[in-house]
Amino acid sequence: METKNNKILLCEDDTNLGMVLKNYLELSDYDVTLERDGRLGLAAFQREKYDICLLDVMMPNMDGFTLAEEIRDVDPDIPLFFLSAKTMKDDIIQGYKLGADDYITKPFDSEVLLLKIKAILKRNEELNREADNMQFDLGKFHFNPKLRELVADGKTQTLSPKENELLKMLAEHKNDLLPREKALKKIWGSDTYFNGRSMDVYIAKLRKYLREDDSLEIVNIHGNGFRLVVNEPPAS
Amino acid sequence: METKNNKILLCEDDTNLGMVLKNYLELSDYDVTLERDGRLGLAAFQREKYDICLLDVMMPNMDGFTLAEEIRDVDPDIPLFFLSAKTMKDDIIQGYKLGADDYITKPFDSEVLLLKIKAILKRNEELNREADNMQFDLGKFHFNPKLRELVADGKTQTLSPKENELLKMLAEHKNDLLPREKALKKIWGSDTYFNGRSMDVYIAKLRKYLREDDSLEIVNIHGNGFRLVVNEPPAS
DNA sequence: ATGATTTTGAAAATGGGATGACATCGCAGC
DNA sequence: GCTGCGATGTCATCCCATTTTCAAAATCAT
Repeated sequence: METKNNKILLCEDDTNLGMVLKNYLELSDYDVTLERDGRLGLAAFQREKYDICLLDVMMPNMDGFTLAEEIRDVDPDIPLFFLSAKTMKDDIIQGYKLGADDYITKPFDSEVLLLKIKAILKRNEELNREADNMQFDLGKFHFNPKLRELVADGKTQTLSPKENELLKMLAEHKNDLLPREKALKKIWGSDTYFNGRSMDVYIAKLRKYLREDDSLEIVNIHGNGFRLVVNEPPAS
Repeated sequence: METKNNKILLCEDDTNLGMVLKNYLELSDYDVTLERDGRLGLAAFQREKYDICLLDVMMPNMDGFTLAEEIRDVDPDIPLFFLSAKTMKDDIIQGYKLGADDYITKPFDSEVLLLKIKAILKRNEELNREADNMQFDLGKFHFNPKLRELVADGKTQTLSPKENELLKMLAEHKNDLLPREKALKKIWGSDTYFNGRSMDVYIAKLRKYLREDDSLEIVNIHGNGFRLVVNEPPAS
């Protein structure tokens, strides 16, 4: 299996600095997408998956902090890295620094930036490796998201990507509420009418698969979301 | 259907500044409602839920401080943010500042305003997260507001949103008075005749659910409100 | 192209809240 | 104690929003 290059989303309104950085990072074998403001950055993020985001704090249309929140909303785990001008009030920065994986003030040394990025990606890779092999026992089913397989008795049901993502989120929230909006943002990228419709269709499909085991149930919580209920039958 | 962004209520009588601010904040992806005086601001607040209120101090019909009090009456926890003219004596501001989460004097830098808003919202979000998983034991019932579930013995009663909110408020005031007006303002947005009627209907519904346990009782305190009484039966 | 997957559209089913009708209750003033 | 009136209690019903389901149509992956 070939190594897929790490993909970086870089949002920076200074075209000059942006290009320099992009080129520099590409020399180190990253795939860099450069966007020149917050809105475009968010659009890019929704279009594709990235391994890390480098966000300038001060940008037109949407500042880096806001963009960071939007991104976290879609993917709570993706590493975020802020580039900020020195002028910014430190205390305000301080608050946001917490939500960031790292943070660097301009002007900065590209060398240092690169090292920090490497460090973050490395740390994150390990976490991803764990999450990667996450599996679930749901009633008599065994669910392996990586293989998109749902196994019961002898039979294996292969899930479509969307079915798989949705069931994974439900399983991660087992017995707890999975808010509609959260799933929509994460899986469909945004919470729109038609995406909601689509999601309902997938809920129906998953229900059909799970129907085989009475102890499993996807319950709707009106106006809020869904809940995968697993009734462990007490050994009587 | 729109994505659920943070909603801001902006009350500012200077139409010009108001629109500029509204547009600016909308660029950062907030849903902004602009009202041009205190009265309209209060009406808007009762109509919808907001995450933060930005109030001009000097406004026709109802000034920002008075409006702030009315708003606090409905929701004691919502962050309030005052916009005040530079001319105002700092000590006066100081006095009122107590009730405010932050304030800023005109003219101001939109960038700074935005960051302050974000800081407040962020802080508040953390508080909300705690409250999120609050649960209650009421007699033989277990009440989980997040799932809108009321469980007793094996049976689960799913509550409607209104039932849920009301029971939550009662539970928060367990054995203590829940003033009618407070519940009406918080849950229905305002204390009107019909909302009062509606609330009584919901009290009736809750009583029906709770009837199952004799140690529980929702008592009316004539002219004042309700009280959820929990008689812990002494281990005899 | 072909079959699988996903989106779109619309109608049916369900959940949920407001409201009107009517019964009761609580309390103040007689 | 009795009376009257405003405050509560309960039902049934109407109306709207959300969810579910079904059936294309559109898109995607070979």
